[in-house]
Amino acid sequence: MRIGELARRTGVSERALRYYEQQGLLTSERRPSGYRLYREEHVPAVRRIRVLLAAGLSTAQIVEVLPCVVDDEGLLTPGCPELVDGLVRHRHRIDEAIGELEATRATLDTMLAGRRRAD
Amino acid sequence: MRIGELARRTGVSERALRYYEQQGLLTSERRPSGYRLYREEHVPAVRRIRVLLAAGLSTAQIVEVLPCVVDDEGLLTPGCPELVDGLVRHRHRIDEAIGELEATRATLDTMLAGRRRAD
DNA sequence: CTTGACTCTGACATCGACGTCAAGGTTTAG
DNA sequence: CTAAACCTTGACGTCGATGTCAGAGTCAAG
Repeated sequence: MRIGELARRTGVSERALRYYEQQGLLTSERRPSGYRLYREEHVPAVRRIRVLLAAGLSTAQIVEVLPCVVDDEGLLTPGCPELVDGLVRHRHRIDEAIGELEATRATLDTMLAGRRRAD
Repeated sequence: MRIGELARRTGVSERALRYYEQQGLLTSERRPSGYRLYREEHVPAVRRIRVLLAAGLSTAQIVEVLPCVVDDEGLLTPGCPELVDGLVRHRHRIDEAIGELEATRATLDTMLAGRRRAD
């Protein structure tokens, strides 16, 4: 599919999709004309990016964490051509990102303490 | 105390303190000269603002939250029910992101399991 | 071929949370 | 009194994630 369809299907603007690509968050093949071409798997890929952005991670943080965000298949993404050591380092970055978010969540929980009835 | 001392004691720049006041997050009395005057209670007040900013809230959100926040030895307790909704939604977005990253980490662990024991 | 929908790459605009600097008034120490 | 240190209000700069617009190329249908 081309960028317009991906934009419609993800609810993300074309501008944002090009920006993600420019920041290294998203890949695309190109027609000879230069038109970007996407596959089905790019739809959930965009969703993942949006979730992380919505949680307050910057594109710079996401670009470190994302190369190893893979689908249920357990297959390596082209972003992870390397060895176990690289994967372990990526895992560490993911741990850090989770830690930051958990700290943020803890702050919110403190505010909500005694006020929230159910989760 | 004047703005310089408050800045030193909170670790927040004078510029930021004036900005907080401009946004309605912080109050100050004024000398005839126009100099801002702060009291002891402004130190934890600034700390509260910083905590909320660090949790990903905007000044616009904070200005709504602050009147409902009761300072209790660093504990933040919302007293206005409609706020809880917004905070819960914010918490939910963070939960989603943590979920994404945990799924990623689990997948990563699966990949690593075949090659080397995950730490 | 022409039209209209779609896409491309710049490049400037916006918004939030400040940084930084300018030009000037105030306070305090000597 | 004077100088240093402190304060004031603008106003412009920055950075990240977009919006928006311009000028131009591409593609499918009639």
